[in-house]
Amino acid sequence: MNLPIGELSRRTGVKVPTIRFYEQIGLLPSPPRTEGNQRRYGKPEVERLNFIRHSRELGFEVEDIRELLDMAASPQASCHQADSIARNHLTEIDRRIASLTALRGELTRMVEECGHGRICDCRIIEVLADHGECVTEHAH
Amino acid sequence: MNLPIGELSRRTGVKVPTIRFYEQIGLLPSPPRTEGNQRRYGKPEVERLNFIRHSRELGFEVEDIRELLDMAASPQASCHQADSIARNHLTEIDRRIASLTALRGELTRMVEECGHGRICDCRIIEVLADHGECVTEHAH
DNA sequence: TCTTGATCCTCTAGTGGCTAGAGGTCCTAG
DNA sequence: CTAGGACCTCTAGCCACTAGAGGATCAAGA
Repeated sequence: MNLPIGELSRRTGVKVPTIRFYEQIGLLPSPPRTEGNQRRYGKPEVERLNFIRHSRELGFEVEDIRELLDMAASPQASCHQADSIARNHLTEIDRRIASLTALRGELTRMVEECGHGRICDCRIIEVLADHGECVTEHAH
Repeated sequence: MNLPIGELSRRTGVKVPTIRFYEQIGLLPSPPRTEGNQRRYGKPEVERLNFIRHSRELGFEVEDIRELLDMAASPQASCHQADSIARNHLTEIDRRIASLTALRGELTRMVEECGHGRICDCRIIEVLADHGECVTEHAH
């Protein structure tokens, strides 16, 4: 367990420059280096990076992840805060799904109505030009 | 119809700095100016900007919009290209919805399993730390 | 031991789509 | 003629990376 950055990358699915970026913004602690100044990682880093990656995949922002990591590091505290981060996030996800679904409907209609003729008859262009007011506010 | 930028903004719902930004990246042509160097817009700009806004609301990227605008400007051409831009976009939307739905499931489970006790019992941290491999690739 | 080439290093700049702010000019109503 | 709101340009910042230059290091084979 004395992994160079490329191996850490392979094991976690996080790209090498991204790992260095996470270190730079303080999400991942600076690891020890070899004599030749290369980073060497251990098991805790693999786990932490997996946590980060998974959180990102779930759509958490870096600031959220920072909070979650801090909480994880102090198991005395109540998990009420983690719970509320997740709940807020859930609400946001629902909003996004709803918005994307509405959008999907509109796009589908557009595509289906496209007669594959000339632009002047094309519903896609028409819809985009005309519907000045009819779409609800957009996600994120 | 000799609108200052603020009035164009009010009529289209696009913020003033954003209008200037669109001009800068060539999405909106540079309008004529007053003697005092202030922009004055006409009806075509209102329409073009509405087209842009609506397209953005539907999630099209600026490059897509550029193409769509070019197509709209040549009504002789076939709308095959517009169709394919819209279809690609639809595919992407579907991917995002699927990913968000999966994510929603996992978050819901996390929140439900959280016993509101101490962090050490809190599944939120655990789930995010452990499930290294179980989420499919993430949207854009 | 030497060489090769893959991997590593730092640093800067770019991405998309805006948004914010500084510091100044113009326009219009009273 | 003046006040203050709207306008101007310019630069920098946001988020979460990504790309590339230009060079150093490491490990395996000859």
